[in-house]
Amino acid sequence: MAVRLCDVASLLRSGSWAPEPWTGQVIATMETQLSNGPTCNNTSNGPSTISNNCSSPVEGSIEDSKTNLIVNYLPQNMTQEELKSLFGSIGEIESCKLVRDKITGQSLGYGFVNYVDPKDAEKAINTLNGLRLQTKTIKVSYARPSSASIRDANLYVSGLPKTMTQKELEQLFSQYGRIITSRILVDQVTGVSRGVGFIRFDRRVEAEEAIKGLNCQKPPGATEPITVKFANNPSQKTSQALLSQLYQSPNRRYPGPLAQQAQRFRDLLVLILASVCVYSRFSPMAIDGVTSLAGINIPGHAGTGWCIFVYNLAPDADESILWQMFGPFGAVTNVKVIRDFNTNKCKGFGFVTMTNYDEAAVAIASLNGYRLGDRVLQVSFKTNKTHKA
DNA sequence: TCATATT
Repeated sequence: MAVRLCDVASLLRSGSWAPEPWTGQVIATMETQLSNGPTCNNTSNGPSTISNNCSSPVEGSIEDSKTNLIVNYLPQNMTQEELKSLFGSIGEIESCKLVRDKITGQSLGYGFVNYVDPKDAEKAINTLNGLRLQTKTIKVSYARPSSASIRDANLYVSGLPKTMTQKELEQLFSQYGRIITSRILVDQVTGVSRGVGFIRFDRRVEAEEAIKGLNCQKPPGATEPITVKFANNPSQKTSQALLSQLYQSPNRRYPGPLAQQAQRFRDLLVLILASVCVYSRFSPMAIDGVTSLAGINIPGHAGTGWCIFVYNLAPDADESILWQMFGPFGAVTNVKVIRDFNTNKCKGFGFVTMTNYDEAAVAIASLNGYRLGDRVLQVSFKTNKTHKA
């Protein structure tokens, strides 16, 4: 176990793997970043843009909100509170909602954040768009005004030539309207196209026209016709998938080394508790995991999660850098940079709260000694410091 | 025969 953690840490230090600030490039997916401002340009730092049809007269309507954001590609286990905590680090939030399946309660992987100040919304796009959280790269953009006309505008396309690129797919469909997102599914091993993909239009009527115009048609140069239909609704999951999610233990979400490590820690706690019982001649009691350990002092454990102490931050460090560093390791519920009351500069340290012990342990092992700028960070579980002479 | 983008 320790060997693995050291390996991760050395990987980080050597620079061959590191959480780095977003540079504005998306490799796995190409999407159109909508601009809701009065001008239509491609200067926003969102994921790469292929097409941006600027000819629509309704685009850039003055009624478009400049405070309301849609956040896409959120990690499955991210809660509304974590979403609020993340975006609240930018500025005051008027409202925040994580969208969940009405029946199962499962996150649909996107949400909305409405700021009080439009400047904070802009800042959130600039600083949080492209942030890596666990296995996801979140997307932050202005929300379009909610309307029935923009719903159910997602198409499933199959029978595509394996050689067709995402750009060519967009070129084929862009004659029917403004494309919000496009994707071609690829074989996970070989990376070669599976010949199926998705096109999300701005409006449902555009999607309908694309079906009429392209379903059962051969793309230029293709030998076989493609199939174009409305994509399945996200709520349409198999009962088996639902069951497996419902009965999935939170401790068993990550099999392999991490789960083993977490189990060892629980085993250790049980051992400690057992020895406490023997020492104090208490009769044996039922032990039901770490939740029964209230009252025992565990370093860094604050009840709501595992508090991590981060030392040697620069004076201009902000919450965003803590999210960027710790987010990829798992569920982060809160970050805080400690600042001087008068200068508002960072006093050199901060705290990060993570939900799961195993993820926190890997984050600490990986980020302790991490070089941030010209500083070497010290990262550990927060301890309950007592005054010593 | 399908990744998850409109509360």
